[in-house]
Amino acid sequence: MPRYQPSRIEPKWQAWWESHSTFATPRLPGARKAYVLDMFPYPSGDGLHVGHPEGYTATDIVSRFERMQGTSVMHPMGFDAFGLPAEEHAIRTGTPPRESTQRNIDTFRRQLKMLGFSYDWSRELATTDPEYVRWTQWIFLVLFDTWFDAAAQRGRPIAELPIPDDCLQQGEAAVASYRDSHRLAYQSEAPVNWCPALGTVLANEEVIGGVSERGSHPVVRIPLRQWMLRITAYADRLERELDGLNWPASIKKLQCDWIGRSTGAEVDFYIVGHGHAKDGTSLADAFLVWKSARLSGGLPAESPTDSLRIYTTRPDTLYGVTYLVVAPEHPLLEQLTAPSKAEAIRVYCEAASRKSDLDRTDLAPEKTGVFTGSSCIHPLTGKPIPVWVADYVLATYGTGAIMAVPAHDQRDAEFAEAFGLETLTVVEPLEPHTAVTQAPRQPQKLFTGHGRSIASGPYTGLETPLFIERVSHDLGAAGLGCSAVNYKLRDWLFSRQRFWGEPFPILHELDSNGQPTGAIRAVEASELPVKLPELTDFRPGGTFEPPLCRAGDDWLLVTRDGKRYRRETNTMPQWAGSCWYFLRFLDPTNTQRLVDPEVERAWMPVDLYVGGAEHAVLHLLYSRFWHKVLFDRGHVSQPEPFGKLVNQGMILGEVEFTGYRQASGGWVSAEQRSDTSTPVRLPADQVEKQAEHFVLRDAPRIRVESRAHKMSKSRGNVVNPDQIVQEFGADSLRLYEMFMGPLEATKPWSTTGVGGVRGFLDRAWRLVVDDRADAITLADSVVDDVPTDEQMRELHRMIAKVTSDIRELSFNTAIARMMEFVNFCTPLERRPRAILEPFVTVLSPFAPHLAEELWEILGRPAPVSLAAWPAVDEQWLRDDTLEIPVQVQGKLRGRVTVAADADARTLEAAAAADPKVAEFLAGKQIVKIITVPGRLVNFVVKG
RNA sequence: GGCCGAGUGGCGAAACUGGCAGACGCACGGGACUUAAAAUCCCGAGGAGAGUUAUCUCCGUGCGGGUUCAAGUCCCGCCUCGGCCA
Repeated sequence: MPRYQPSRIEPKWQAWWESHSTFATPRLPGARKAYVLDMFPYPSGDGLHVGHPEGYTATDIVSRFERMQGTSVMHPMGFDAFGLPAEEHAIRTGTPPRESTQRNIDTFRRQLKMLGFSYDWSRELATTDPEYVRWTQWIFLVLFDTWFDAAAQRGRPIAELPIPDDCLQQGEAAVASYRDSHRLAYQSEAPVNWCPALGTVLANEEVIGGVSERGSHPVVRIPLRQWMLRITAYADRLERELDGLNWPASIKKLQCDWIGRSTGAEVDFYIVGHGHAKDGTSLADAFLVWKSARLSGGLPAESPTDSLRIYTTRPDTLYGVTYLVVAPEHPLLEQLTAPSKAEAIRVYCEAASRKSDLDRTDLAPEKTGVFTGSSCIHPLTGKPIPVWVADYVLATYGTGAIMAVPAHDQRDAEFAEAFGLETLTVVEPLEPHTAVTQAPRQPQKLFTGHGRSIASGPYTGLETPLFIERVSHDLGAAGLGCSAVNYKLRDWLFSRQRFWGEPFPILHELDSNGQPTGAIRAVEASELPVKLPELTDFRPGGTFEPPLCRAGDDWLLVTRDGKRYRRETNTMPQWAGSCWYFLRFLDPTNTQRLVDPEVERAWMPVDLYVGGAEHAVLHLLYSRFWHKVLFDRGHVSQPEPFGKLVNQGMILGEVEFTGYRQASGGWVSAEQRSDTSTPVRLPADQVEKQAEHFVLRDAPRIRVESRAHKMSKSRGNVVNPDQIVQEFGADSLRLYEMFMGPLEATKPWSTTGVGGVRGFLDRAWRLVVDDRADAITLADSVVDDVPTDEQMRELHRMIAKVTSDIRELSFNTAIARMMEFVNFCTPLERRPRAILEPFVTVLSPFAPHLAEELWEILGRPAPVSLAAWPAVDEQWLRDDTLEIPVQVQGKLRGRVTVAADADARTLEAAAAADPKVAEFLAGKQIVKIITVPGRLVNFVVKG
């Protein structure tokens, strides 16, 4: 019985493609190229998830379609294989991470091949390959060798960095240190998120609600020497250059918000020393002296110690300042602290150091803070303003100090409320509600919008934008402040204290006692890669010492040019490898360069990049940053790596019905459940739909929750692709994932739905194959007849629709159209080859194994995967006659069949002649006739 | 709390720049084939009502308004769910 047997034909064609290198990509593309890229997976121990093949099938369809159109297609796959999960697993089981990673990659590769994706496997790479690590480290050296020229807005070689004269005079060490402080990759001693359980620091975005994203372990803030990447230098370009990209607007907006550009002003407030009166000058005189020095000298570039520099986005509220706040980590805090407050402030700062930024800035909890005992003089009013320390101000944002305007800022208002501080209203809405003038004035009322200023000295009456412009200008002229731009984006914390990552190609110089001198040097590019040492114990240290510290001296210590060095023992974060993998795919075996410039120019940028929205911000931002640096330094030809980006939606588990039982055992309606109700999963035959909701069949008053949940091991609703392939075949899995709904949508899984598309493939099989014969033979119904006009119309309409749908990534409707075509062909007793063969070619990107098999059975030379895509013949898309709906008063009352090119008059006449329409028009006065030729007729009547 | 997205049959969904709502599929019901079942093939189906049948009428795209000859689609105001950020 030659039924359709995926388990037989799928491995057969996978082997065929492999042995014939069907999908090998040439080094350089021909006339048209398409670089179609998936976000490469992290090869977890659980193997492929049904979410993976969703995006992969979409790109595979596009790749196969483009190839059949004669386009040169780059469609590679690889593995993002460094990272914490493998390492955690390694620690638990005692297997070296390289071994378990290799096993996981093997599983992933097997599963991906099982699905028949047309990757050029000769380009496969893993970020953990030493040859790949070599170039990741090489790019790090480029970052290390680059400074950002703000005036030119681009990265330049560090050798071109202008060195100030005073620095030159201090000698070589000073120059080296100056350079080090301007590199895009630099070291910094900064408060970081230290996770004791994981034994590493984490980036801000890896800490969620005070615990680690991975494993939910507590995180504390401690200062540690770390490697940072100066991504903030590129903030402006990363924001601006989003413009030209064909990305979803929502993703662009996410990136913009993440970069968080804001404009405002920096303003200096003169500090009143607490031991001030000592030298006899009065405060007022001292302030005037300071002011005149500023008028002549201008605003110092670096924040001086005699004044407190604040950043505000609303300089128009300067006259509403009632106190200043510095972050607990602010460098001037000690100077500002009055002796009587010292102990309270020390305690406060210590408590703050244990909180995450999120805990500190979250709007919900009570504001905390301590008065420093000091004041500063308002630069415009000359009035003393008290200075507080509070943890709702972050040291890393702006200048780490703010001016508080409780009348016009939410957080300031809460703080002022908590500590009974004064509130001054200086902005009024442009259109004050008339009712308000009647009622007593409410100066306490918070107004955060733009408006017109009041009680603001010479600026009174100005609208917000103009005020900002004027006051920024005036402050600048007086040397008291300047316009400033700020970003929420911070520099990228780039080092981890873990084993399973790329080692930094950096050496720390040692003095004769074996102590670091502070001088660093890069490993020569020719010596790369710096390989990970063989360690038997790769657990995190328990101290702040990374595991690489336990490497032997033969790894750790090196001598260069007669000097002794110790290797950097931090490793790079998982993001590193994924920042540039799309470049390496183009030239994966190049030993001389990261990528041959000729090849890079020919293939880049990526034409279609498909992946999950969870990478909307970080991966895409980091990749763009690296790419821009490589671009500035002349290593790549494009400023942006990814032209078109699409996010596939999440696949949820099967829809579940959940009822809730009370503690007493009785059912409780879903909307009335409480924390004490226990969820009970119900089979579908125990529930029914009643109006808007599902209810229990036996107790219709009890509502039941109906919802699909995210797939998770704990919920037990994870669908395993291996099982689906075993039961239905890879083509069915591919087709089902595309048929579920739009690519971008979140969709619930349904295994019976897979059976549905399998039925379609079975019918397609039977169009061609005699399923009652003993051997595989062409069905008798397949004949060499010339197709009828109707058959040609069906065929060409189907091809046209599938073609345009693939271009729009609208795979679900393309499949529906192919189903209609098969439904059309099934009852035919004589099925012309001339319509079956084009159908098989069109089917092949979706169900490639079945298509190859049918192609072979039809007697055509393999592979159909490289056959020409059938051309659409326009003549079959045109209709001779059309059925046009006729409406009266906008309601459908009849249909008339007219010539396709009938003009409005003919159409109206035909419509009015329709008996049913005439009935509705009888006795009415026709006011107007709306006619859209080829579309509809609508009679507007009266009476 | 902010931003983004989505609400259409029992279910997944379709509907191009406003123009026949529900294509296609699942589940369901009926029939053919069969000793029987499976498989396969054919037919039916948004809801309500009227009628002997053909058929006809009304209602219907989360809710309330609006624009328009015409609204799932556009505008205003809400509700619910999901995602991301805080």
